[in-house]
Amino acid sequence: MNSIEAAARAAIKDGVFPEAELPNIVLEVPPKKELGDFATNIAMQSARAFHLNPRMIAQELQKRIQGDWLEKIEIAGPGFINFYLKSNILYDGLAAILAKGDSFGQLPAKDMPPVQVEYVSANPTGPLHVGHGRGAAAGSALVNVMRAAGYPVTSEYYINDAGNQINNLARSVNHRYLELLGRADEQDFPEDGYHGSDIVDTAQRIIKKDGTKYLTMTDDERMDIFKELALQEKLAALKEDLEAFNCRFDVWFSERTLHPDKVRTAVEVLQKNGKIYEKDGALWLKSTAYGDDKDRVVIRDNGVPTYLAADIAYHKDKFDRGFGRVINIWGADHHGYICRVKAAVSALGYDADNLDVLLLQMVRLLRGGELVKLSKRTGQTVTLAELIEEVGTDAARYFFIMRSMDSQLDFDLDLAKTKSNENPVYYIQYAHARICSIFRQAAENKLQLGAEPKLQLLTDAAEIAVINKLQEYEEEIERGAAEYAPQRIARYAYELAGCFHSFYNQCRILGVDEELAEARLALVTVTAHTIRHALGILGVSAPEKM
RNA sequence: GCGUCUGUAGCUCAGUUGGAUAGAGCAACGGCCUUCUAAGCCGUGGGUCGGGGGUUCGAAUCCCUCCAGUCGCACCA
Repeated sequence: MNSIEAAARAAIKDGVFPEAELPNIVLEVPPKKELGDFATNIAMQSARAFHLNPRMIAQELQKRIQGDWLEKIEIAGPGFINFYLKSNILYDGLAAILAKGDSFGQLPAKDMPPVQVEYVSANPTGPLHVGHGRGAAAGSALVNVMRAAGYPVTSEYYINDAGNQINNLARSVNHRYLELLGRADEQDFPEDGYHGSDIVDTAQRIIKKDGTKYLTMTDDERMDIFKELALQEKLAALKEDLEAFNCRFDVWFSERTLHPDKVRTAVEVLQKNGKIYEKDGALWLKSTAYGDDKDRVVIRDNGVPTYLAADIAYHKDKFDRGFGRVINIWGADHHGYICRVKAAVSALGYDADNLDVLLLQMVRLLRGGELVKLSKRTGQTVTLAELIEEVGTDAARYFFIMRSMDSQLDFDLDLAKTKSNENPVYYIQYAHARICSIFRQAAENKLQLGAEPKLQLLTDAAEIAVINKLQEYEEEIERGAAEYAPQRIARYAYELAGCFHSFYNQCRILGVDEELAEARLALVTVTAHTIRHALGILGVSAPEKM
């Protein structure tokens, strides 16, 4: 890089280039191997400043760049300068990966304040459905990729266990309970009740556990007890579903713990900052001062805090716990809510730029080419548990993660189920299983990886392609984390598997010259580890046999 | 009306700090199993990057505008 700059300055001194400021010199790896080991677009970037043709600039630079590490320099396309290195860095890179062993893919810990990722946070009033499944897959994959990149991440689930919905839950369960015991009729079902069959299950479980002992109580007494019982049941069911979907949370945060003290404190802080005013008997947050369409009620005229009030207290609590960055993953239908929460965070005196809200677009289910109709109100949903039952955790997770969060997802149930070449999950897993099979047979042939395999024997184009792909992995982790884009890892795993499959068909490992076999064994060892690691980030299993 | 996200091959989608001939998979067609898993590999065809304007040496990418679709615009949670 210095020699490029030196060459440019020399050219200016020689009077070939006019006096002008040099742009930042950026080196990149060209898209094709024939285009050199690395390249710079400096000639095009400086074309404006110098008022000269990019190719002419490149030629003048070419004359002046020197270095004993250089094999040759070529000019290509509109003015790229391509560098070809003498010593082949390719094999050094592979050797370095091999030396890292199992730690390849785990980047050094970053020295920074902790990061929180909150996701799913579905209300504990019903089963998780496919939309939550996307949040669960994307959220956990984001947590995993950030951890691999060295971020100090804590995952959290916010339990909405306060407010009306819990009363509705209790009423619904209560009614099903009475119904099951022949003390109530379907038509008397509470107006805002939850119609899902899971509510019947919950009532059934209560009967199974405690029998009819709640029958003799008054409705109010029973309701108080059912609020707790139903919530516990629902939470347990949520945790089961999420566990089966490879999602584990470090913290389960209860909304109730915010009431009333933390909510009151948060409101007091806002009042002290002059961000709250009273109108029509209610307390309003001046969110318009931060770009919101209108101000928002925080405390109702009857003194009861709104949902926003709890969320304000919750976000205050997050920052007070010391998180330097707070990431929320929400469904796209909540996007109107972002502005007011950020407004509240600013009004509380925190930097709203440290709060990132990621919106997950909607999921549509396709079966037999037809859209599956869903309705939350009537309980007509496809639950996450049903989805796992139908297509399996591996396929479901991969399908959710492979698309970027901000594009809508059509989930094709039939495609996810096919155990064929149409299904990308199996393509990746198959690569891993093939390598494991090679190892099994290598062991039988008493062939094993030597301490110093002669990697420079790997000269086939297919081998080079795999090596190049492997070297991209840690960069993908870094970018996947920085861009909140776990789908990069899904894509990478697919591409690496593709490189491997090509190699596998092109080159034999067993039955060739021993030194070459060892070198190839080294290559597939690293490949298998990388596939396993990437699948681990995605929360997808890496089977040894298929 | 305001805001969000989306629009790229017949289908599903990659591709944003602006770069080289816009890439995959599926579907279609043609090849490859007497040695490591054919759930695989190799090849062929297929494109107004939604339309129009602008900035730039260079635009799928940045800006403006229009069109189409999605989701949302509560003293609900």
